[in-house]
Amino acid sequence: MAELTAEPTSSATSVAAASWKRTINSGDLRDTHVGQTVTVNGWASSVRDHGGVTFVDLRDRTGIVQIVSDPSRNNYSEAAHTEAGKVKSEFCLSVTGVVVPRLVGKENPNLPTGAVEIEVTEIEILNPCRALPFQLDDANVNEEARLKHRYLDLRRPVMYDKLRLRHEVVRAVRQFLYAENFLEIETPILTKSTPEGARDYLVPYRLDPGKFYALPQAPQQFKQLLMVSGMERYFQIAKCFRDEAQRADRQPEFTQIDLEMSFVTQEDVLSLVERMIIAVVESVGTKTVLKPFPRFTYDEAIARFGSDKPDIRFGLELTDCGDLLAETAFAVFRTTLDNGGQVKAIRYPGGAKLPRSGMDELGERAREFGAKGLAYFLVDEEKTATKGPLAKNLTDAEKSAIIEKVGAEPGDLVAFVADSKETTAKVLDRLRRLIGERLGLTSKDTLAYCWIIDFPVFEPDENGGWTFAHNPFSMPKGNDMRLIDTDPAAMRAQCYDLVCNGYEAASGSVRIHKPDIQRAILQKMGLTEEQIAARFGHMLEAFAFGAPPHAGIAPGLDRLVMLLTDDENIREVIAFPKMGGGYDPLMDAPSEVDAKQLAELGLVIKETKKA
RNA sequence: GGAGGUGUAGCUCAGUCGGUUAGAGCGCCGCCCUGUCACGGCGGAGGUCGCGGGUUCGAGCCCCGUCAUCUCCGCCA
Repeated sequence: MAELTAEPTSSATSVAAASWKRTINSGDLRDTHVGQTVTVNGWASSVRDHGGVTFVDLRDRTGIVQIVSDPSRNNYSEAAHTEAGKVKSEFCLSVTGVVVPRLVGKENPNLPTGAVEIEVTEIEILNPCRALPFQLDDANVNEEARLKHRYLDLRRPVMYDKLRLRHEVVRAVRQFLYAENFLEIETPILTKSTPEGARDYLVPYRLDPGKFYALPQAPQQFKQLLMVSGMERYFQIAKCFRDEAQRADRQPEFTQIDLEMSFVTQEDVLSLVERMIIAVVESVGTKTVLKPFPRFTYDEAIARFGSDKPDIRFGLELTDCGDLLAETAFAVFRTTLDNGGQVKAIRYPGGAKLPRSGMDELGERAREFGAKGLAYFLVDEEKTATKGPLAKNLTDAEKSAIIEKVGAEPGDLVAFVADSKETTAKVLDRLRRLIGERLGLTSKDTLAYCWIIDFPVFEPDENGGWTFAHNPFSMPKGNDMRLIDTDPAAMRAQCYDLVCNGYEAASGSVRIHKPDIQRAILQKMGLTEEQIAARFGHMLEAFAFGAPPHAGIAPGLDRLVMLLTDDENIREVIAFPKMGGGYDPLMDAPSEVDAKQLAELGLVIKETKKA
């Protein structure tokens, strides 16, 4: 930490006098201000000292204006010139001077303020700045360094713009929901652990050692209780906490636009959120949002795209070839179909021109994604397939029927995956996205939203029982409760996800508001009466007091902003994000605590970690 | 938990087949410079090659281990 160079010092000793206060924002200066004496506050973005003439680019959050000290000019001040000579990068300054037009031919068309400059008459170094750990104008800096000095990283205009855009999104959300008569209500951060779903962050309880609060994975239960309370329309910009492995689009703490409504149907929620998203995206104005949002059932999404979060900016849908191959003699397909698996195909437009290595890479990727292999053939000019590993294994009739059904054109590559329904979907989803990206079909200027509805209520768990496929509080559709004992896998829930460009953008459902249904669902998932009572007793009891029908949803704020800023990493749109293991290099958190604190909590650390 | 990538100056990186004193650009420090806007010129400082061990006459480079970080898989109601 010790700096070898001396700390720069400021000549300013008095901050009591307010002569340094700004009279105008740097970025607002135009030729209409010429002749005015102004004071600007900000940071030295760049200093250019010619020995005689000195320039300082002064930056505040509104922009940059050029400060000049030139001995040949009328407003020249010897004292200000001396002070300006001390200024270095990122010094915090107050500059007073006269706005003048720039010399003819010296205007800077790259700056909005480039027609003018400030001839400095007074300059006060509000605070000097030591040598920077990285250069703020370097767009490619080690992320750990950026996060360790995040306050400097955030000085970069590009980062200010991101946080500003995030702010505009939040403002637009609030404006929209206020107009729709939602109440903004806060819910607790210290709450109860309910061990379903993700791992909880726990907070030890001092007054009764051995007990813990949990940080909420979402305000789910509270918002439902608020419906029981008659709030009718609730929302919150809510922090959520999940102790799970991170990803580029996942942080241990993240923000949801959490909302819930009473006396509404699924349709009401979908329509409201669709209007909200469109209003927000269009108010920010950086992207084109396609509307209306198409809707796919879960089954349809899996069948057509292999995914319940399809990127629908492009087609290249999957084609089930099972019926066309009913009589096939090709052993791989034959066996798969006989065992109840699927054979599905995807076309790769122009893929026949790929070099051999490009085709091999497809196969490698398919294996990475879980396929045993990747079969393909190439479509030639006569719309027949004579090339590719699969060409010889299928009859001409089979090939032409497939080419027809897939919609393949001459020059296409048609790739096949033969496997279980799940693996086929998963692999072809990945291949589809890979092909879409390779072909440049994923324009970032377009936000292609879609709704995925009718999720299964249950899916098989690892132990041969059932777990919830989506959310344990989701109301089954129509009469589907009748199937709970006979065919639970066939039950569908009034669940919905909003998907955008292949990202899950929101998730919600019509909730169960009747205690007996909720109890039956939880029992089916293998919870005992005791477990139900301990974990959900308060919910079931609340529902017994005249709970209204209600439904809700929670769009993820971070991902929405990330899509609007073209970032592929959620950390870019969070002021103070965490690194991989949940570590915060700026605060150096998490950290060890005093033995006294541990003792108060009744905690003993069993093993010391690696040195 | 698993796989892959990365780790060399403050930052971004190069470093050949294992060879003598580990380089560049930017930044930093000093001097010079009267119209620049990524100013320019000259000079200088700055290195535990992530860490530990091994192979070798010799390791930034090869081997083993380990740590950190990024991405992906698992995981994420």
